[in-house]
Amino acid sequence: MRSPEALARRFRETDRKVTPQRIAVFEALDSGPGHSTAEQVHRSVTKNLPTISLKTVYEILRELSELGELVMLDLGTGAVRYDHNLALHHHLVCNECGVVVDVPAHLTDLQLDGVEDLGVSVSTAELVLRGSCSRCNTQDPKQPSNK
Amino acid sequence: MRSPEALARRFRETDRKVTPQRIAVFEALDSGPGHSTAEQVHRSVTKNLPTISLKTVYEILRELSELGELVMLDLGTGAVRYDHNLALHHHLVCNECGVVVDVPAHLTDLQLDGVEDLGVSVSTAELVLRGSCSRCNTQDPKQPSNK
DNA sequence: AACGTGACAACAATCATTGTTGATTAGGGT
DNA sequence: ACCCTAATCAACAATGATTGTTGTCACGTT
Repeated sequence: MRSPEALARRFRETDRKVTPQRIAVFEALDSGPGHSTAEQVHRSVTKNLPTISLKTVYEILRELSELGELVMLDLGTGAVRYDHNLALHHHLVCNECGVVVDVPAHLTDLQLDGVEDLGVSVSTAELVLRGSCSRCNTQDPKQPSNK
Repeated sequence: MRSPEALARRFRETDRKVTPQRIAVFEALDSGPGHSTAEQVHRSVTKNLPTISLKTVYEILRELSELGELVMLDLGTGAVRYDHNLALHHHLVCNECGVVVDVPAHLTDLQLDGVEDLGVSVSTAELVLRGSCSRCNTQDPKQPSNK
């Protein structure tokens, strides 16, 4: 995702108003971790802007995704996640702690040539890995006392 | 998935009762298309067993997935789909008509070696392709009058 | 200073799914 | 065959994420 300033410019260019709520969401996305849920963004934003409604956050996130400034991701974790990493990448969901790890596409090799034999055409490929993240991987080998 | 008879046997072996509701769901799954939603299974089952509740269908489907007889799939289409294809495969969701096409794993080549560099370990890989199915592919090239 | 447009918050509604409860039922041991 | 207990079921309420509705309000424009 781009900077809050760039997003504000983009909103102005597309005849959208740059309101305090929108600025606050831009900044929350910029400073927060990737892959936040709407709920998490809302919690973060309310620190500066206590009256903003969750509905408004949903609307702003939807607009950002319509503009292609972030991507809505359904990783089967209950709520949609809003991903502001615009580079080509995949995701690993940690089975232990639930964290989502970005996996740059260059670390994987994905060949789909054979698929066209089915008569289908593929426009996007979304790879969801499940396993454990590096943190859980190192702590887990039966070292107690981490919960 | 295996035959209704095999599932009945499996249920008896695991100390579950084989009720009319369960038999009806087994048969609906066996004869229906893959990737049905709970709602679709329920609709199909009520043809023979009009009084069965949606809740019961959900329960039976969950038990089947606990036994590994089918797989719960969240393809971002709103409702979970229950997949009774137990072979290793991936899915293509048609952007036009919404149908889910099985993609045998041997048609794709997926190398994940590089991913371990991140310190993570991968237990499963789920590939969701989006595009258009063979049916929409052939009809679509601007031939009107199909809707 | 009135106008119109969009953005907002409060609230209700929706959809898939799960929890609760109380009545019914299946099947092993007598 | 009969009983007993746990399993099963249906009806109903509740949940959680998300979206729809409505009335108000701020802002830039004549």
